[in-house]
Amino acid sequence: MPTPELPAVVAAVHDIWMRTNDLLGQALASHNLTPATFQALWVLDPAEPPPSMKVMAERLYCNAPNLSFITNQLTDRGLVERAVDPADRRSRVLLLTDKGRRVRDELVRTALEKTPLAALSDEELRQLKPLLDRAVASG
Amino acid sequence: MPTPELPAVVAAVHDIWMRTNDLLGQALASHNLTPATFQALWVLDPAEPPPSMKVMAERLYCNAPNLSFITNQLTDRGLVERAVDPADRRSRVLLLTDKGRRVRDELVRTALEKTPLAALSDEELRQLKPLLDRAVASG
DNA sequence: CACGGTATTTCGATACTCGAAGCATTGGTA
DNA sequence: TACCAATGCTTCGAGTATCGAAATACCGTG
Repeated sequence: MPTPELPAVVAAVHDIWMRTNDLLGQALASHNLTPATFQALWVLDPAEPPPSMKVMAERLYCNAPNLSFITNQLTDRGLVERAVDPADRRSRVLLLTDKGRRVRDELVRTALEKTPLAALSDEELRQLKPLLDRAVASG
Repeated sequence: MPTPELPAVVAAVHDIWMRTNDLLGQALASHNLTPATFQALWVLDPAEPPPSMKVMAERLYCNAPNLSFITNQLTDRGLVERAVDPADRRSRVLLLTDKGRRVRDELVRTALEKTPLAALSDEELRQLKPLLDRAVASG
């Protein structure tokens, strides 16, 4: 017996996500990017060690061929580079270029401005975060 | 100056959404459906008056040609039908077939079982809903 | 050094998304 | 009434996205 609030919560998550993408469309287009390529950029945190293709595919819930395609889009646009992992020469790690870092910074900032979630107060976001984190951690 | 929690909340929403889709993959494939066609089915509530193509496109944040394509996928599979709106003969409304109603019921139920949000308690969902609703309403 | 296993890429097929152009219908206006 | 700009939808063509199967390169073990 599902909780009566669950359908509305799922619908709200979908709506927020789709609208964030929608509102970001102009900014993405100005760099010749798309939701898929931006998500790859998003999960490529310059403050963390460069992830392998495998790790990136897990972060994006896509398979290896798909990630190869997305990576090619980003390298074609000069935003990321592949490098052989010296510890395991089968593996390629993804590095942001300087341009990639700049574009990522700009787009992440725009996304955080435009998302409907930006309408919430600090207090509300502090309430929201642990709840969503618990759902994320449940997997 | 963005709230420090905002990036994590946006990331969590993305993650929950992607994972819901991912976990639903098998169930969708068993009906020859995809995330895009399922979303159309999801927003086609049999309890509400049948929406026009225009309204559907707004609900899905896509444009008219895209919705025409998705609608064709669903009619090809016998799940929805187009009907001329008698009040405005330019407009087509979308009707679920009997099969469409059955498939939708089954998949919505599966989605609500599999989504990471199902791990939250009634109490947590009751806290979550008004926060997300406020973000949704902000647009 | 052979061999099964792993990381990635390539290939081919299907699905998705969009802008531009076209068709039918509507509502306003002269 | 006759026109016509606006509206709702579809078609078309092009680029993007996603996947399964097969190929390639490398790893570790025996």
